[in-house]
Amino acid sequence: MADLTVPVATDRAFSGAEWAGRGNEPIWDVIELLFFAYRDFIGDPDDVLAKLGFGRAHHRVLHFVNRNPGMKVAELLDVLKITKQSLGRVLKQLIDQGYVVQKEGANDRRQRLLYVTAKGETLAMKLAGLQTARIAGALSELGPNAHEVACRFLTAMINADHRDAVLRFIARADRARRARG
Amino acid sequence: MADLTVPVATDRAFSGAEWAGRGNEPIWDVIELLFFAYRDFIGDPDDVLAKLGFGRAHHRVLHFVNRNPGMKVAELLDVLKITKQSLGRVLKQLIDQGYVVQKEGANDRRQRLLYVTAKGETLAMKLAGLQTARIAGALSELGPNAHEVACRFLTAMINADHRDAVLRFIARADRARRARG
DNA sequence: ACGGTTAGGTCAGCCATGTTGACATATTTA
DNA sequence: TAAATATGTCAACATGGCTGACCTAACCGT
Repeated sequence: MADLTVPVATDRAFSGAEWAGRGNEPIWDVIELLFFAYRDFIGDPDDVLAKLGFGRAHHRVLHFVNRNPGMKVAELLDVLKITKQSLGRVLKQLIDQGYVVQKEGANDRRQRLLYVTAKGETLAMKLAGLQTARIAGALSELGPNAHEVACRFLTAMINADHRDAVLRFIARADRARRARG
Repeated sequence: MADLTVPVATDRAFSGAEWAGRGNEPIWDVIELLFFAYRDFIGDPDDVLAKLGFGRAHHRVLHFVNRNPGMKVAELLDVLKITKQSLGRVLKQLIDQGYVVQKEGANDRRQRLLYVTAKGETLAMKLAGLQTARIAGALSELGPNAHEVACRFLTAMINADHRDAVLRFIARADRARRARG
């Protein structure tokens, strides 16, 4: 196991005395706050999705297709890290109900490139709006550089061996979105 | 633990509720970084648990019982926000395999107060150690007050109407742990 | 002492979403 | 033309949520 004896001595605002002189005590506050925060974070979309007969799996697919129009099925599988059987189930429902469409690849006609429809984009943006409202509310309670610090913290929480790939993926979607307008 | 309650700014730029309809772009980076970071965060424990035939549900139960020895079943249900049938399934396995024990309440003999065994504490601390290693590694890449900012951000991401209850819950577990030593 | 409430347990079944393994089809590529 | 690739699909299974119904034991107020 990695060395847990991490010097965090300069921060006492949240950790306080339970750290002092111990060295091996888990960082309980972040562990538990992440649990509660993430649960609420996905709770808002869950409520909307439930009314449509969808679940979180549908949300994830819709989100990434909306963010990366023309995405290949293989790319989506790689991002979600689920099997194609699991993806197939929810993707089929999204397609059948008109939230996502597939187009044959221009270069490679085996590919089924994924796009959201107008209906799909509306839902994806509604869900992203709920999550953004929560994030914006949280950031506005903190200092002006809270957004940057939050991003750096979350980035550093990602496995080092695919951190860069994640950042490139996010940046690529941002560039594509700006280019589309 | 120090007071985690963050004073709510009354004059912030825009509240969550005001966000929608401004034509603003969603905060894609935080949305997606949260997804990837949380997945990796729970991935480490998952691997350990899988070898024992346990899943995330067992982890959550073990975690909170370890953090709050003598917890009532009803309290655990309230924290996890699952049904007693769902809890019963995993709790029974943890008890049968000697990770958790139940003791009759001293005042109210209907209560089955929950405690981890030595075996249970060992596992709980191992899992918390994995998550702490990740968190400590992330915080060490950032500035000296990153821990405080991360906690404030995560706290602000929790639903306002139970934020204080969560903070009190965390603080109570910390105090009890310090008292035990 | 009794009757209602509370703490907790349990059975039965359903749903969502993950898994493996095997196989099919179309298309590209060497 | 043969192999590799992109995708889809069938079947079976596991986990961990859920509802509804029903049970015991213990507490508590009258």
